[in-house]
Amino acid sequence: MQRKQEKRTTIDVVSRHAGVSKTTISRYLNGKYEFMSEETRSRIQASIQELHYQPNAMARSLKNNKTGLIGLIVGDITHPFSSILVKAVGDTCEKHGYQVLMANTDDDAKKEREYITSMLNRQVEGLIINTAGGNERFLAELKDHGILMCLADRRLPDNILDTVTTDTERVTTEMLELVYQAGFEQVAFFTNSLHNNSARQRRYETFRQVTQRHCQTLEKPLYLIGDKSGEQSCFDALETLMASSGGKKTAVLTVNGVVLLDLLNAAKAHGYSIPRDFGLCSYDGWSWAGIIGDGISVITHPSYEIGKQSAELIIARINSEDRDYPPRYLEIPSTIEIRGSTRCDK
Amino acid sequence: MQRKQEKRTTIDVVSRHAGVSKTTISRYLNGKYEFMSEETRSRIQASIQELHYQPNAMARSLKNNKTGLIGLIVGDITHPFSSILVKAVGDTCEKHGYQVLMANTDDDAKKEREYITSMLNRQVEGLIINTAGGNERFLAELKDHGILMCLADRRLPDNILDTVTTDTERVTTEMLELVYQAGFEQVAFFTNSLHNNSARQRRYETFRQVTQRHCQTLEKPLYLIGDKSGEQSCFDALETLMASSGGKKTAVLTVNGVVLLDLLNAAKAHGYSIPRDFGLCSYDGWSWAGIIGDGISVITHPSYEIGKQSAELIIARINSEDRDYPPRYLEIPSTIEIRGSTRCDK
DNA sequence: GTGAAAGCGCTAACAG
DNA sequence: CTGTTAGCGCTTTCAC
Repeated sequence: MQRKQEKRTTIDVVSRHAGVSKTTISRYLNGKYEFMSEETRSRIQASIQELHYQPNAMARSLKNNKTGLIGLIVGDITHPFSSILVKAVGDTCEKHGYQVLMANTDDDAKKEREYITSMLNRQVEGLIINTAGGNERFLAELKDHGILMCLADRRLPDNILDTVTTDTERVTTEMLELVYQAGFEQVAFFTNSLHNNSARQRRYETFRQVTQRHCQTLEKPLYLIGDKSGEQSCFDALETLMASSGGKKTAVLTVNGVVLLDLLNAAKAHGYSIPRDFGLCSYDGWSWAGIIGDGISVITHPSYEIGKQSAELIIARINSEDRDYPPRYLEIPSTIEIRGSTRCDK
Repeated sequence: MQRKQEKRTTIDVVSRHAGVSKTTISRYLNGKYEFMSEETRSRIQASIQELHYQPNAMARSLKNNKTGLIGLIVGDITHPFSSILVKAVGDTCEKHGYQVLMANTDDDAKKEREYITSMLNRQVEGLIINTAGGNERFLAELKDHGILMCLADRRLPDNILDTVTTDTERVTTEMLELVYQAGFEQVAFFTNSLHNNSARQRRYETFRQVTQRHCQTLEKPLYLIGDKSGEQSCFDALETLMASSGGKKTAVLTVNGVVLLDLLNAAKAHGYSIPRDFGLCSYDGWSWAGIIGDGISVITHPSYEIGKQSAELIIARINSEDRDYPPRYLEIPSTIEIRGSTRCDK
C-alpha cells in the first residue's frame, strides 16, 4: 500500500471512461443537460458514480475567477460574541453556497492586514471584518482597488464600507436612565482600553453624555482596566470608587462580560455585596449573568443577527451587477434585561 | 469608475514590465535567487512593488498540488471548547504557514460529511475533526483513500486515526473520589444525550465504574437532560433526585457547562442552596464557575492544548515522507479545581 | 448533440 | 543566468 499522493480522478479520466469529451462532462457538471442526449447524460452519471469523481474546486475557481470563498476576520474568537458571529456567518454563507475562510487577529492590526492580504491572494470574493482598528487607510485602499468588504460590529469613520452594528447609543441611554430611575445617584464606567475599538468608544461616549445630563457629581466616572491583568487593576479601581462615593448610591456599568467578570471577582475579594454596596449592569448578556446573585442586569448584543446581516450584505454586493453602489449601514437593536443587580433599596 | 472585476496584475504583466520571462519571476517568487543576477533580481523586486503584484494562490495550488489549507470541522462553535480549539488550531497552523478552512456542523453527521467532502474538493491537505459521531464508516473510507485526518477530543472506535483527547478516566475518578472523601454519600450524573458522543460516553462510563465501587445505593444515578429544552427537564430531574435521596448527603456531577447552567437555574427555581442542599461539581471550567456562590468545583478541559496538538499531528503527517505510519493517540491531562460547591458539612 | 482547442495564472523540465 | 515549452484540471468559444 504505497499510494502516498493517490491522485484523484480528473475530468479527463471520466471523459475517457464515459467515452465522451471533457467538454461534455463539464457541461454535465454545470447542469447544462439541454446540450446532450438522455443517453449520454446517464452514461456520464454512471461513470461519475463509479469512479467517485469529485471535481477539483481549485481548478474550477481558477478558470471561473469565482472561488465561492468568503473571508472572515475576527478580533478574538475566544469571545462569545465572535463565536456566535462565526456561526451566523457560516450558516448564512452555506445557505448561499459560500464557504468561510476564517482568521483570528488577536485584535492586532498587523495580523489583520496579513490575514486579509493572504485571503485576497486566495481569491476570496469578499471579506467580513470585525476590525481591530488602526487599519483605516489600509481598508480604504482595498476598497479603492475594488475589494468587497463588510464591517461587523466595529465601524470605520465615515462609514465608507458596508457596516452592520448595533444601536449602542439608544440602548445605553435607556439602560442608564433605568438605573437612575431605580434610585442610583451616580454611575461609573469600567472598561478596558478604548484605543482603536469603536464599539467601546461608542459605549463610553454615550455614557459620558447621559452622565452629563444627570449632573454627575462623581469625581471620576471612568475607570480603565488593563486588558490583560484585569483582576488586580479592577480590584484597585473598585476600591477607589467606593472610597470616593461619598455615601451616594453608586452603580457601575461594565463595558463587556470580561470586565464584568473582573469586577465580580474584585467585589468578592473586597467582600462587597450587590446591589447592597453598589449597583451593577453590563454589556454582554452571557448565559451566566442570570444566576449570579439576584441576576445581573445586562444589555444583550445581537451577535447572531450581526453575523447574518453582514454575510447577507457582502453576498448581495458580490452578486450585484454594479458592485459600486453606496455603502449600506445597518443598526441591529440590542435588548435590555433588568435583574436584581440594579435594584436600589434606599 | 467602472472597474467591476478589476483584474489583478498577473505574473505575465510583471514579466513584461521587468523585461524578463515569467520563469524568472516565478523563480524570484520562490526565492531561487541563485538563478539570477543581482540586477535582474532588483529589477523584478521594483516591478513587483510598483505594480502591487500579489501571486494568485489558487493558480499556485493548482500547479503545486499543495494548497496550504487545513480543514477544521467543529461540532458547535458556540461552545467555549470549540472556540478555544479554533483559536489554537489557527495559531498553530499559522506558525507552520497553513490557513484554516472552518465549518460548524451543529453536531449533525450529514452536515459533517457534506463539509468534509466540500473541503476535500477544495484540496485541503488535511482535516482536523471534532466529529459529531455516526460517521465512523465514512471516515474509515476516507482514510483508505489516503485522506489525512486528526480527531480532536472525540474519538473513533479502535483509534484508527490520529487522535488528541483528554485523560477523562483519570480525572473523573479523581474528582469523584474527592467528592466521596469530602463526605458525600452518593453522587448522581446529569448529562444530555450520550448518543454518538464519545466524550460524554467516556465520562459517564467512568462515573458508572467509580459509583459501583462505592456501593452506590442511589436508585437512579443517571439523569438525562434534553439537549434543547434543558431547563425544564433539569428542573424535574432535580426534583426526582432530591425526593429519592433518602436523607443521604448527595452530590451531582454535570457532564458539561451547559448542563451545569441548567442545573444551577433549576436549583435557583427550587430554592435549593449549594452545597447545603446538595454538592455540585462539573466538567468545563468556564470563567464564571469561580464566582457562583462559593465557587463550583470543576474539571477543566485542556481545550487549547487539544487544538494545538491536533494541528501539530496533522501537519506532521502532511510533511512526513511516509504518510501511512500508524495513528498517534494523545491524551492531554485535564485539571481539577476544588471549590466551595463540594464542601460537605455533616 | 458533441468535440477540439485555447487558456485561467502559475511552475518546472529542459535547453541554451 | 535566462527563456521556451508544456502542462495542473477545468470551462468555454467555435466549429462540425
